[in-house]
Amino acid sequence: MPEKDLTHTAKKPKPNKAAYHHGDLRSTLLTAANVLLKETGIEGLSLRKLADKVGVSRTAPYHHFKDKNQLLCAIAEQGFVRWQSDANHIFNQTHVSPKDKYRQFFHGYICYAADNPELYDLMFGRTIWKQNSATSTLREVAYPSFSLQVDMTKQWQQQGLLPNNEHTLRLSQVTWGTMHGIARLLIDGIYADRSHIDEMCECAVNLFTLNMNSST
Amino acid sequence: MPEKDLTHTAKKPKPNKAAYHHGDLRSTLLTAANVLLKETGIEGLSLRKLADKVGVSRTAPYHHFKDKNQLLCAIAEQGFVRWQSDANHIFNQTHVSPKDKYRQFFHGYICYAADNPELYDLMFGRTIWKQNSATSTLREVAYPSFSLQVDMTKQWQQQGLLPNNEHTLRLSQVTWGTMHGIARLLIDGIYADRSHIDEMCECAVNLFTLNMNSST
DNA sequence: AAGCTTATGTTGACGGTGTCAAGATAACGA
DNA sequence: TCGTTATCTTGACACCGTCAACATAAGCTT
Repeated sequence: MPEKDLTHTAKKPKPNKAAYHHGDLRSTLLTAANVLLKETGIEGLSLRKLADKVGVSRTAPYHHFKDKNQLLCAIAEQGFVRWQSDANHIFNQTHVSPKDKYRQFFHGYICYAADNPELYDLMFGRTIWKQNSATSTLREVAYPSFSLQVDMTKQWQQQGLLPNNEHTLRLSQVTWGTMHGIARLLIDGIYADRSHIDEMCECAVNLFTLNMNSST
Repeated sequence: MPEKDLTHTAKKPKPNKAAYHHGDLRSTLLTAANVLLKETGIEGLSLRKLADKVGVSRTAPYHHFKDKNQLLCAIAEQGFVRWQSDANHIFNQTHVSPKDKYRQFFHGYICYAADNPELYDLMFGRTIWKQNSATSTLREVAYPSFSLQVDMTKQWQQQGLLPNNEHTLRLSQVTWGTMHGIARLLIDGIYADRSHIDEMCECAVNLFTLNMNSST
């Protein structure tokens, strides 16, 4: 990609015009924020730097996001959409055994987190959730991602992959907790690094899944 | 406790003296910081507020902590010491089956996190570890806490409680990951709350531990 | 006891942050 | 064409971490 000019994406109105009005500031801010997020992390992401990078005054973003928090929520939102798309790809595969799907899901989750550490931190970190500052639109995108976990757990139980005698909700809390925890240990650089991913996933899947007569 | 006067703990020098020199600022700052941490969370903990609370000028703390980071590391340090003491109590019990010890350890870990959410966040959160800003003294206190996890895992494997065919390090990464993940989900208020603790722990322990002929 | 050194505490200042208020500019609809 | 509204601007405020320069007192040496 040949170095997008963030100052002017300008798709909706006149295609180009060094104007007082930017034209498409909201989405421009979002893409620039994603870049800044990757470069400097959550701590380094400031509205002022962002505005500066986009070539607009400090307070311009406030006409598109009520808050810094709203900006963060919007970014997280995109993260959930992308992850949900990834997850659906895994689930909608045909001719793949339940266990392999489980394996792929587990592995995919960890890799998504490891590939987008700062984004993951925004999606599932305290910044947004701890102080109940999630936007209603973010909640609407995020909650399905939560309940998907429960649905899949129930299905895996029915397929005999996961133990049937455990409460579905508890079981999905524990399995998700495991993925979340491993992801966090990786991201925060505690006690685990990327080179362990494959083996850790394999180990976890072995622990959780029962032996099935069909497939691996 | 009758409302400790943080302005003057003054243990080492003259017991009381409204003096220019505080006498025991470092430890006073630490205890006040712990209070402030609980009240306002990590985000709300500022050096200026802390100094103000203790009744000292903004920059006085800098004579006892090079950095805000050093202050945070010192707090985390205390957290590790306390947790390690808790953990040792569990391990050093006699007449308790391995499985019950495992159960207690798991449950104790989650409860410690749930009871001290902000402290836990400091101990295992990105604030300190992500940008490699941990003090050397913090590392010295924290690492044993990490390796304890591995040692215990190995022991549990030998006792037949955890599967023997898994790599000890991977297994302890996964089990610790699970505890860490559940703790985080609880702390950040995502998808789980305190009322689920007992059941989640029970579920996790059931999943991980093998059936033993002795004990429950 | 006097004086020098060092530890500790103080005020002032700088650059950074999020955010509000008031004003400038331009797009849009009647 | 004119008012309304959306958008963008500068100015200001209250925080924050931190450095420099200075004030005070404790402690050691002589």
